[in-house]
Parts: sequence; structure tokens; C-alpha cells
Amino acid sequence: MRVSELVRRTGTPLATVKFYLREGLLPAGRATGATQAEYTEEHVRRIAVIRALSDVAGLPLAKIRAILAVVDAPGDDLFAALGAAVGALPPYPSPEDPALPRARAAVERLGLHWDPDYPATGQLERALAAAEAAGLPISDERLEVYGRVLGELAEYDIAGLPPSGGPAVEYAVLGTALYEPVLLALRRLAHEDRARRRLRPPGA
Amino acid sequence: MRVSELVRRTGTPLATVKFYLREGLLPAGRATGATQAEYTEEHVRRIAVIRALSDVAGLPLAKIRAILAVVDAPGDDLFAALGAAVGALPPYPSPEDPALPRARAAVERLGLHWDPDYPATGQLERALAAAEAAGLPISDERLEVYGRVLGELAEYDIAGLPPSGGPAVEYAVLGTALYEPVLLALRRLAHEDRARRRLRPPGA
DNA sequence: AAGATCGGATACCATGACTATCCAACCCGG
DNA sequence: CCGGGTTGGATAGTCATGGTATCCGATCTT
Repeated sequence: MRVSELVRRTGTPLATVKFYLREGLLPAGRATGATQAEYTEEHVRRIAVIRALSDVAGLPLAKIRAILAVVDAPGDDLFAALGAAVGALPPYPSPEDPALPRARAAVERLGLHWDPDYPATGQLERALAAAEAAGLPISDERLEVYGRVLGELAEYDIAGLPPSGGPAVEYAVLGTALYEPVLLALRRLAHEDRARRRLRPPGA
Repeated sequence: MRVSELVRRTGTPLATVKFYLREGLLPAGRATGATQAEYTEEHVRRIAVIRALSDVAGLPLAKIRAILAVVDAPGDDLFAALGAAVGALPPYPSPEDPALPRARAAVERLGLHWDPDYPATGQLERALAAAEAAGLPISDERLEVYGRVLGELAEYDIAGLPPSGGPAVEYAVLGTALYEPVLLALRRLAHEDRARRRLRPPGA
């Protein structure tokens, strides 16, 4: 298809498609002439992925570029690819103060593998420090409940991973980023549901 | 304390403190003269909350202002206050297409209370639609697992809520926003932990 | 009395994510 | 085979956000 159809199919303005091409988020089409190129279904899907990561997951384009680079050239180490992708997700740890006291305590309490270089470790430290600074520290009990529950979830996610190979990486990398908003929305809805039961008069 | 000490205590530049005052995020200090004001511990904490919501939860200042307004004047309906606060959280539903087919199906499958006006409903629709458009639709089975697990989590959160009143609102509203990054970081760490077991050679 | 600090107002700036224009080469229907 | 509409590519402009910087006259401190 030509670019006009890509625009029509995705609902993205032409100027934006050109912008994504310039920025290297969208691969160029197969050139069929000096001023003509052919796009495919892959391009349609790629634009949907970019928009999902940008609008819903809220990632900046620079991080989206990094994630797409991993998806495009995953190497043969799924574990390393996952690590690279998680590094593109917020919150981004502050460069100063490389100590990770809260994260370390949490990881040990939950019996997880400790790896200070894994991006999620810094993200956990930052999230715990922010909650604490705001006056709502996470209690040990809450941490244990959260850790147990999310461990269950991770168990399910990893068990369902397709066997190693090309599609597994894409699935795991994009799923990490795209399912998080679903998780958060479900938690908020569950809060509403439980809060309604507890706070609303029974007949309301 | 005077503004210089507020700056020192929070590590926030003076220009930024003034900016927060201008934007109405930080209440003015008690004026002790035409060009002098007195700040309190409340101001120190408020700045920590603003920075946490901005840097870690990633909320734009306009939404932070809305959340702080709820915290400052919660009214007497904790449930309504929670709803208002959740409305300030991303992803922000698209204005067009007010139909919520995916969210409705999900809510019914999980046996939750259906309320199309609750902000989290639109957020769920948007998150499910984005995952689908990107080629990674959430299966019914996955939805059920996520729903069950997050329901457990919500049960714990709501059970631990202090009885109605002033502090309960602040706790619930800020907790919703500030604990989410902790949840995500824990999930990513749990993924790492489980993926390591499955993908790394046992001796590595 | 004098140097530092303060609150308040105004102006400026950097980044991110587009958006608009222009141009010359093209393709396609008549 | 020609002319209007598309295309790719380049360049410049725009808008929102989240700050910074400067200036000022009043005031506090010593």
C-alpha cells in the first residue's frame, strides 16, 4: 500500500507518519521509485504499537525507540532482551545516590533474586522512597502481601510464555509494557467495587 | 521557617518553589509582613508529595493540582473523593467513541459492579483496546487471572483503610497514586525472578 | 545604616511531540 | 502524452509543559 492508505488505515495524520519515519520508529517502505514506496501490514501494526506505547503506556518516543530496537533485534537471549526493555519503563531512577537500601530490604524479605543492576531494582527503590517521602511508607506487611500476589501473577505470565525464539521476545517485551495499564485499571476498578461494598449504604 | 529553609529542607530550587506557589500547588505561607511569610512542616511534606506524584507517578501538574484539591477538601464522601482522584490518573480515555465494549465484557466476566461513569472504566477500555490494536489482545483466561489476583489486592487495601474521616481520604487518594509504581516495580522484579529460573541455565 | 533576604511579577528557555510548507519527481486517467 | 493530484524528502514552525532567571522594592538582621 502507499502512504495515503497507511494514513487511512491507522487514522494517523500524514505529518505524524512522516515524523515517525524521520525518527526511526517506523521503518521506511520498500522503494519502488525515486519518490514512491510500498508499505505493508507490518507498518500498520507498528504504528498501532507506537501509539499504544505512547498514548496508553505513556512512554516518551526515545524509550519507545529503544523498546522497538529490542523487538527488532532481540539477540538470542530472551532474558537480556527483557532486561533492556524494562529499562525503558518509568520511573527512571535518579542518577545520584546509587544506594538501594529500601529495594534491597524488600527483595530479601520477599526472597527474590537480588541484582542491583536490573532496572526494576532501581525503579522499586525510587517508588518506595517516593512513597516514604510523601508520608505513606509501605509497611512490611503490605510489601509481603503485594509481593506474594504479584509473584503469583508473574508465575502465570512466565508459564504462558511461548518457547524461546522470535515471537517470544516480542510478546514478552511488548506485553510487559502494554499489560501494565490493564493491571492498574483492574486494580482501580476492584478498589471501587470493594469500596462501594464497604462505604455505600447497603441499599444504595 | 522562611523560604530559604524550605528550599534547603526539600532540595527544591527556589525558582521551583515559587513556581509551585504561583501554580496553586503549594499554599502560601502565613504572611508576617508585606514581604515575609512563614512556612511549616506541612509545606515540606506537600512539596515531597508533589515531587512524588510528578517524578515517580508521572502525573502532569494539572492532574496533581486536581488530586491535591480533593485531598484538601474531600467533602464527606470518601467514595466520591476516590472517584475524583482516580479520574486524574492515566491513561486518559479518548473523548470520541464513548462505547465501552471491552471494559463491559471484562467487568461482567469478573463479576464487578458496572458503572460506565467511573473513570477506571474508561481507563480499562483504553488499555484493553491498545493491547488489542498492538496485536496482543488479553485473553479471557488472562483477564480472569488478573482480575482475581488484583481483587485480592484490593480486598487487602480496602480492609486496611482507616475509618472514615479526614486522614482516610488523604491516605486512600495518595495511596492509590503512589503505590502503583511500587506494584509495577514488584511485578517486573517478580518477572525477572521467574524468568531467570526458567531461562537461565540452572548453574548460571 | 547596610548588606542579605524576601515575596511578587515578568520574562525567558528547553524539551518533546508533532504540524505545516515547499519542492521536485512521479503516477494515472483521459 | 499531458496535467492534476500524490509522493518522498527536507526545513521550519507550533504548542504545551515544566520549569529558570532576573528585577524590584520592601524588609529583616546586625
